[in-house]
Amino acid sequence: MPRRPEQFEELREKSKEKILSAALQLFANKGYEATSIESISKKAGISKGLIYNYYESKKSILLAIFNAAMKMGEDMVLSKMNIKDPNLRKKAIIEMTFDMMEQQPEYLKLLTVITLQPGVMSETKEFTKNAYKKSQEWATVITGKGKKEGFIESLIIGALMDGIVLNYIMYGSKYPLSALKKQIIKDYCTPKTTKK
Amino acid sequence: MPRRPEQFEELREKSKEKILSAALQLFANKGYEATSIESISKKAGISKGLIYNYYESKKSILLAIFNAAMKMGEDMVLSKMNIKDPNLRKKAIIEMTFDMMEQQPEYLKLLTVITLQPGVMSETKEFTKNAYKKSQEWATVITGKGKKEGFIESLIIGALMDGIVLNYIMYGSKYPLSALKKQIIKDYCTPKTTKK
Amino acid sequence: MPRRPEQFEELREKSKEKILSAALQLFANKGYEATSIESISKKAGISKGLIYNYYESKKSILLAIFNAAMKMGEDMVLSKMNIKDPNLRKKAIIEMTFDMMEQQPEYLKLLTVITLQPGVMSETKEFTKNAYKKSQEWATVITGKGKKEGFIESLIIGALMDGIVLNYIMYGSKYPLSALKKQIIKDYCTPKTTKK
Amino acid sequence: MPRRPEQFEELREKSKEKILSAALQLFANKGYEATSIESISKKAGISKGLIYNYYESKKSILLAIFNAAMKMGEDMVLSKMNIKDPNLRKKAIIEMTFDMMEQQPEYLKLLTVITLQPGVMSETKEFTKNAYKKSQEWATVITGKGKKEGFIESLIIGALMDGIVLNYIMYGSKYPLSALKKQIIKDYCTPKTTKK
DNA sequence: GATGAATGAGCATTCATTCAT
DNA sequence: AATGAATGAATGCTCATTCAT
Repeated sequence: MPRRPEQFEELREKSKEKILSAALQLFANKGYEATSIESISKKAGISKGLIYNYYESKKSILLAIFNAAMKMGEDMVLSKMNIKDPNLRKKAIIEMTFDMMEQQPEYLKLLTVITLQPGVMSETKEFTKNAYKKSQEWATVITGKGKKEGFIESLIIGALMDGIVLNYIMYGSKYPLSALKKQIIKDYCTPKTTKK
Repeated sequence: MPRRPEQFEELREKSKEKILSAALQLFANKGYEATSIESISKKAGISKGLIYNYYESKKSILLAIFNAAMKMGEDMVLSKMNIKDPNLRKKAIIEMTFDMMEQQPEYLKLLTVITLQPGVMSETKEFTKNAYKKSQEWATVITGKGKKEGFIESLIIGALMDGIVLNYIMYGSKYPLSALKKQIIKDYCTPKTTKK
Repeated sequence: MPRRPEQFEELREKSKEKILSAALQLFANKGYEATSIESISKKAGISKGLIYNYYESKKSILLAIFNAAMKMGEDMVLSKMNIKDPNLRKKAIIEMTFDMMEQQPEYLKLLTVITLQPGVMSETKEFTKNAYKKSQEWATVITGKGKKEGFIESLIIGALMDGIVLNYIMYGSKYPLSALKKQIIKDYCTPKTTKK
Repeated sequence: MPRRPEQFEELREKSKEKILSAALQLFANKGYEATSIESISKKAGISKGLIYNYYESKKSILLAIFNAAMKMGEDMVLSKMNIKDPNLRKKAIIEMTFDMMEQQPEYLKLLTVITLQPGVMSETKEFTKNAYKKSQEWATVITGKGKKEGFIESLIIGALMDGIVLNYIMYGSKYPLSALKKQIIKDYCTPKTTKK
């Protein structure tokens, strides 16, 4: 008795999911170049050949993960965009970053590593360009000040978040995330006489 | 008639320099794994085999560069340590980081990329541990406050600098370094009612 | 639809066999170091990479052949051990060696060459030690005389066989194996007033 | 003040001697392929380049050693040829082989290994042919019997000596050379009813 | 869809040999 | 005569990708 089309589709999705999950772990922990298709297939519990039924190359697996991570990040940011008060909005976005560090360290690690590896993915460049444009657009939105000043502040907050991710990746659980979160929110999201 | 020892030494130094310089460019721009010995030799204008007269492996080239970069960074920090006033000291260190970004972007790129590559260098782990210890030691020194509070502040400044390096690497010359420097120094190194 | 396990097993065995056979020829005729993986693959009619699906290194190919040869030799000796009469037993073992020379010259050649190659195989040392011990144990068994005297005689017979193998390897088919066999059996396996 | 021609010649000979001596040690202990020109030059205490002033290639060094060893062996055999009594002559040659094992194990090791390595030296083939012819010529000379019978006996003695060398190489100092020598001389060089 | 045997280009590394001085 | 820097062909090995079944 043949399966219905939806069942096939379901199987496909399940296999693809297993592949991506295995690849994410390995890419993040061993690096992209050091991860072999063989090792992905073993971790995913499927055969080497099957991977190529779903993804046409090793790079396209990376791309799939990268895009998923990108989308997740973007969604999270967008979901906070309806917050009216600028300080609350900044706070929400900062907290979101900290949440991601605790819940999806692998994604963040991979995003960071990949973004920095020029040779690995030419697609990164495209993304980087877009990100820069978007950060300019978001600037006033996020900080709610004059364009110039808000832009600089948004870059600072962005850099700070990136730097914390980077340090967290390096130092691991010893890095005092909550103390930092508290201090940063105090520094950057307190209405009164903002910093200085 | 053999060359005199000084002549040999000269030749050696010249070749080693060419190798390191070529390797630095390539590692920083293409990544360590994606850089072949062949490409290093071509960029250096020498033969593949000669590289192995001076460095016993690809990894040892990386290590040589890494150590040079480390030393440079450490020296720069140490040279600012005799500054008495905490705010001036913070300012000096922040400015130093910005100077490095402008003068030695490749070194910074390489340090950042390498530090994040899990498989590439086990030596990084050792360094990372030391760095964490040192940052703790520096904490009070740099900020000159109570240990706990000073420590958190030093981590924030450190993360901010790292994040700016990272963003500069990604965005390149479009990234408004001087505006950021000005703002950050204003935020973190102003004596009066420091932040808030 | 995947192949059935037996089919895979069959393919594997066939390829492994081809590899070992090609390697045996080449190792024996050109020497281990002078034989490249490339040449093995060409002789076996397969690709270079496939060799590494079955043997993790060039050395492990050698080891596989070496062990097979060792086992074969040991089995042949053991199969003669149930012969009660010492002279008949000696005769059987001598004849066996001559049989091997005619039937498996490559194996003997390889064993001889390998055993003598200092750097090639540290495993040989282990084997050599064992061989020496065993030869001591076999001594009385084979010759059936007092330990000391029997030991020396067994060493002489052993050396003689080794030497004949060696000369046969060098001189090839011109070497008068059968005449030698006849004479040696007469010299060493005749009951009456054994030699002298 | 320039050196006189003889002094130059002396220096040349000294250097050549150092090279051959170093190469002999290394070839015998590490094998020909595993020995690098670099290591020979280091052991000889001269520069890599200088070796090529005296020998045009690595193989020609091997050849020089091989020929020296051959000549030495031949001289030793010839020096015994004036012994009239066949049994004493055999005894002298057998004793000579044992002497060489004790005094020049490296030469014997090298000769044995090289002779067996088809790929290493095509010159070996030429030598092997000659050796076979000579052994036929020597046959009657050495054993002093009817051509056929004497020939077989000389082959047996030759093989026995080769085999003992081979076993001595493998087992080292544990191998009971003197006991074997005594027994073999008794077996093969006793006048009365020679063997049997 | 699923398997893993098979391929071959690519890479780090070694080393005999050359050559400017 | 002497040195060792420089060369580049050769080699063992890896791994993404293909394909017969």
